[in-house]
Amino acid sequence: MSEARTLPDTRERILDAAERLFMESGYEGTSMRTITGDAGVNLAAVNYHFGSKEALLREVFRRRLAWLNRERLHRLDEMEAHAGGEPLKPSAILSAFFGALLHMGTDESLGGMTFLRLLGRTLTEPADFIRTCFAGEYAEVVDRYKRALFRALPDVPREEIIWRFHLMLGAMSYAISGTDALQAVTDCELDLNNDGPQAAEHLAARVMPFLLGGLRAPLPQFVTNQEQQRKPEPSKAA
Amino acid sequence: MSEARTLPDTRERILDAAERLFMESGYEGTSMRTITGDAGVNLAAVNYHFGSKEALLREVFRRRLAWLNRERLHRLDEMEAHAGGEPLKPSAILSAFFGALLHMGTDESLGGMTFLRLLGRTLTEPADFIRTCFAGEYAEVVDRYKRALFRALPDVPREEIIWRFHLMLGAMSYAISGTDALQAVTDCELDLNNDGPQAAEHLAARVMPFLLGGLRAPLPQFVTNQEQQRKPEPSKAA
DNA sequence: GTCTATATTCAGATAGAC
DNA sequence: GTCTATCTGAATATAGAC
Repeated sequence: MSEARTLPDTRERILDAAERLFMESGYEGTSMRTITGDAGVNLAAVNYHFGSKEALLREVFRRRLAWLNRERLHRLDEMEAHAGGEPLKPSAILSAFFGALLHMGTDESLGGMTFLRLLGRTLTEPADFIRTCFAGEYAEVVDRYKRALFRALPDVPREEIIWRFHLMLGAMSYAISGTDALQAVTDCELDLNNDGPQAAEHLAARVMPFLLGGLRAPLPQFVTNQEQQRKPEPSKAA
Repeated sequence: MSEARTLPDTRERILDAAERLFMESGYEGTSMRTITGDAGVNLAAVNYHFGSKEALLREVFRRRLAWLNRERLHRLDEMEAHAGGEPLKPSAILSAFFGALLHMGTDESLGGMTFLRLLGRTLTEPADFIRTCFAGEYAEVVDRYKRALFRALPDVPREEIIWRFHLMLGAMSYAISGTDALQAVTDCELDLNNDGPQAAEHLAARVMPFLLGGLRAPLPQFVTNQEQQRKPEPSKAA
C-alpha cells in the first residue's frame, strides 16, 4: 500500500488508448502523439515499450486475439466431446465461433465493444500487414471450424462452405464495426451504435439467424427451382 | 487530328490513379505525390483541378455513384411498372440492387473491379467524412428499396428488415472488397481475387443465394422452434 | 523507466513564372 | 493549364540527460 491508487502501468495505458484510437480513426489516421497524449504518457514511451507504431498495433490485437482463439477452440472441444463422434449442428458451430466473439463485447476486460469495432474494421483494411500479421493466430481455429462445418454439411461442396464462411465473416464484421451506413435514411434507430454489455446480446439476436439462413441457403444452381417451389405462383414477366 | 494520340486529360488521369491507389492503400495511406506521380501529372494539378485531397476523394466516388444510383432507380422503376401494383419478390429486389452494383465490376468504363473493391472498403472506413459525404447520393435509392422490401415482406417487422438490409450490405461489401481473410488456411482457391469481367458474375452466383437466405431467415424469436421443425431429432445435450 | 530535445522525412497546400 | 520551388506543419523515431 505504498501507493494510494494503482494506475494501470504505462504499457497498458498505451495499449488501451491505441485500441480506442485505432478503432475511431484507423491506423494511418492515428498519430503516436495522439496516442501518448490520450494515455497521459510520454511520446517516447511507445518506442521504448513496443519498438515501433507497427509493433504497437500488433500487440493491441495479440493481447485480445489470444483469448478469443483459445476460447473458440475450447468451445469446439467441449461440443465435440459431447457429440461422441456425431457431426455437430451448423447452428451450434456458429454459436460457438461467433458467440465467443460477441462475448468479448460484454466484458470490458476483454476489450468490450471498443475492440469488437476495431476488429470489425480490420477485415477490409487496406494495409496488408494489418490483415495478414495474424494469420498464424487464426490458422488452427479456422481449420478446426472449417472441418466441423464440412462434417456438419456433407452434401454442400466444400468450396461453397468456404465461401459462406467468408460471407458470414463479412456480415458479422460490418455488424460489429458499429457503422450505420443507412443512418441517413433509416427511420428506426438501430442499436448498432449502442455501447455497453447488452449491445453484444442485441447483436447476437439479430445477426445469428441471418448467418444461419445464409449458410443454409439453397445452392446456386438450385435457387430458381426452390424459389418456385416455395411460391408456386404463375410466372410473371421476367 | 492535330494530335496523334488522345491521352485522357489530366483531370481523369488523376481520378483513375486516385481510385486505384485509394483502393490499394486507403485514403490516409495514399499521398498526393504518389497519386500525381502515378498519373504522370504535376503535383500541383490536384489542387488546381479539385481544390484539396478530400475533394478529390469525393469526386472519385461521385463519378461512379452517380451512375450506380441512377441505374438502381431505373431497375426498380422498371420492375414496379411491370408489377402493376403488386409487391415485388424479394429475390427480384436484391437482384436489382446488388446486380447494378456487380455490373460495375464487369465494365471498365464504370470503374470495374477497382472501384468495386474501393467501395467494399468504405463501409467500415474509420474516417467519418468518407462514409457520410454520400448520404445524399444514397438517400433516395435506399428509401425506395427499403419501401419495396417492406411491401415484399409485410409480415416481417420493419426494424428487422432494416437490420437485414445492413447485414446484406456487410456481406456484399466484404465480398467485393476482394480480401481473403481465410487465405492462409483455405485449401481451395477462391476467385475473390480474380480480376476481369467474369469476376463479378462469379460473385453474383456465390453471394446472391446467401443474401436471400439471410433475408428470409426465421425471425429471432422463432429460430429455435423452426430449427426443431426442420430437424425433428431428439434433443441432445445443450 | 521517463523525460526533453531534436533529427529526419514527408505530408498537403500555394505563390508565381511560363 | 502546367510547372518549379517552397512554405508550414506534422509524422516516426532516437539520442542522451536524469
